[in-house]
Amino acid sequence: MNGFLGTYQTSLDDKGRFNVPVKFRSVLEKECTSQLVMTYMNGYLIVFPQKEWARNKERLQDLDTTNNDDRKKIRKIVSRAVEVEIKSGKLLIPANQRDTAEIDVQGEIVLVGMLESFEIWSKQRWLEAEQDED
Amino acid sequence: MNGFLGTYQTSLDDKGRFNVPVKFRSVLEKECTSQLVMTYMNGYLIVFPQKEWARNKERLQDLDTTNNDDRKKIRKIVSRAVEVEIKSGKLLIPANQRDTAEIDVQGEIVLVGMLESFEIWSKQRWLEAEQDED
DNA sequence: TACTAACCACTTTGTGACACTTTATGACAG
DNA sequence: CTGTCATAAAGTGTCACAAAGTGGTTAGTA
Repeated sequence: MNGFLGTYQTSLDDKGRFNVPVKFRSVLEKECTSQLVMTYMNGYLIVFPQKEWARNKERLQDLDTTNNDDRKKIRKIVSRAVEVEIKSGKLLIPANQRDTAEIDVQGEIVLVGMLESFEIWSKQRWLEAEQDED
Repeated sequence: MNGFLGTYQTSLDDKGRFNVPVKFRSVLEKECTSQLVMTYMNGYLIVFPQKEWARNKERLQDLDTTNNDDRKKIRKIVSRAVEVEIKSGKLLIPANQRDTAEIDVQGEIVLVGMLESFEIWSKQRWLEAEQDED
């Protein structure tokens, strides 16, 4: 109802998965999706529920694919996106995504609620970003 | 449902083929096509599923074939296009196409999802293009 | 009791090697 | 010239192994 709220710290298992906090899961259950899209941006990962991603996608599809600049815009978002799904309460961060976001297998991560989506930060980058705030 | 997403790195075998990622293959299966059209543009190859190519084709057919500039546009796309097909889960990049895109047999390539189509880049050109972004 | 973390066995997907089939090329006998 | 044959080149399919992803059990923790 209120979307994704709060900050959670957790760690990845030996395959690069983490347990999705119950509060996040229940947001998704309300929207009846376990299908998500994960994409990279500015140093962290963003996870969209299907519906929220669809809104994004429509905007991209209105662009002109024969225009080079428009293609670049599409490529920037889409090339970094992956479909992911919560399975057994866990979410796998695919190897590609881990690499671009500098998250290690079995590493520490921070989950950040952003209402209609949530973010995944490597703990280190999160701490750095927090410092820069002040 | 979401079309072609993500970036994949792979390499060509000694005959110039690569394994199409399952995620891409399942997009095609949903559209019930293994028939594709591959063409060259701005340094990389674009692969269209049959249906998406048809849309392109219509746009080209609306052009004026008695006008020299329009003919050039048509020629640019069509003369470089080839029908290709996924066989045993692999896609062969014909010798012509490899040459124009500067991809070697047994070379490294990058596959880039673009929703309704996907691109094939030589690894080198991809890295160059990525750098130019920033 | 409900959640988490760690472990392990299993399944799916990707990789590289190799052998086979088909198509193209060129030489030469009729 | 024309057909055929040997050879080379291009294209196709399969398999075994490695890597990635999945699911379930257990024990610890709050």
